[in-house]
Amino acid sequence: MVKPPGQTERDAKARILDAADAVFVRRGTDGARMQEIADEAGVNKALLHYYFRSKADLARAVWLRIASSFVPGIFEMLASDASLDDKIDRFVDAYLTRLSRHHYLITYVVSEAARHPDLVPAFYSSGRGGAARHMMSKLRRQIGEEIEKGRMAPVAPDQFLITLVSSCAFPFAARPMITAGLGLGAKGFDKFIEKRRKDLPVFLKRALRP
Amino acid sequence: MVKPPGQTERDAKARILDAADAVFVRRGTDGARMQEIADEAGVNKALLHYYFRSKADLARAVWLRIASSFVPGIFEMLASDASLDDKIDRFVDAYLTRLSRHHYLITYVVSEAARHPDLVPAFYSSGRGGAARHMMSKLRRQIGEEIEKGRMAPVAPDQFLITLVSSCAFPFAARPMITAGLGLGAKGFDKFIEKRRKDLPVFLKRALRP
DNA sequence: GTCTATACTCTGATAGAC
DNA sequence: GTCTATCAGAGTATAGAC
Repeated sequence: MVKPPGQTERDAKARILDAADAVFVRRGTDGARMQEIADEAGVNKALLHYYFRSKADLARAVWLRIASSFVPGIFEMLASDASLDDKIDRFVDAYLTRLSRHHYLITYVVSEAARHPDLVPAFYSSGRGGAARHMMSKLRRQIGEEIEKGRMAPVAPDQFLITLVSSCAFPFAARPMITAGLGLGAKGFDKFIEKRRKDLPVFLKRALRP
Repeated sequence: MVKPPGQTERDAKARILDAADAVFVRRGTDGARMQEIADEAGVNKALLHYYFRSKADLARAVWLRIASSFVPGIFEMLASDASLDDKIDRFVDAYLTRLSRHHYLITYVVSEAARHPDLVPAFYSSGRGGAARHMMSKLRRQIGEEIEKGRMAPVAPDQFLITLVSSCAFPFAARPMITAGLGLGAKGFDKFIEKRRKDLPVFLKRALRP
């Protein structure tokens, strides 16, 4: 931090964090093994403890890194001055794209949050603090105004937001269940998501028609 | 199995299964400890291995029990001759009621399915085999007919089903995230769900208007 | 069937050389 | 900063008495 970091130091620490990210997300915190992380980072187990004191600390670092790569962009978009229709389009597109690339991400976040509720506040304040509150109040106001002007059916803003998030996130969380349940093949799920990318915004906007 | 089981045998085995259910669902399979299950069942650790050979076997038994208590009823309802509107009402009501009582259930099912995809087929065939296929084909046909008769907007049946399930299930899977994100208090989440029970069917049917 | 005692493995964490 | 070697504890599973 103080002096220009030597090549190898940054590299090793960064590689460890990348490896830890992959392994924790894939196996869950409890299922993850320090040895597997070390192997995947190409370093020795002891080095993990050198940079991050304990497994719990490493897990926390990974959690925060994921949060800060996830929350700020989406919050900012939802708090912007874009129209509600635009926000729906962008949210669905961004979320589906993002989660398509990281299959296990949602499962990890959800189960980690359930098992370690104390980590949750840090998730939201990974950007600047209070971003969640700011976004929510802005979004609530926007939806309230749309309803008042008769441009939108009277739906509770919070309920709508959760329906929006749920419709995007859950298919990935339940991916194996859905693949089997709908009888989808190997590429079937990806096709399903690509169709969803087109259909879901239409469906949601239809429900909002006054 | 062969002779009438002695009181204690059934009791102990049943208690173990109940305890295992609670602990596995609460901690996840990896986080669960045989000792905790034994304690919660009021028996010794060794007895778990007497009835169920290994931790993996016990986990499998719990998984199947949950599946068979979850799948058949809902599949039967969705495959019934009830109207689509009725099915929406019943599904939302049943799902929200069910998951309200077992907070961790969805998180457990989702993360277990992700980490052990080999368990998924057994989940669906926990009733009679092929129930999933039968339900899906019936539901697809029903929705297809409604659309054809112009009584419903043209939505892909599979997409709609997943939206329906997602909207009900995800709020529980993400409960801690939602509670914090929306700034809900202790009882806030329950109120949120009760409102959802009324609002969600309205919202979904609105989206289906032709 | 149920318990106590114990074997054995796995894993997180530390000590210490280089 | 990075490695090898090792410890201590936790955890699953088994042996064997009752």
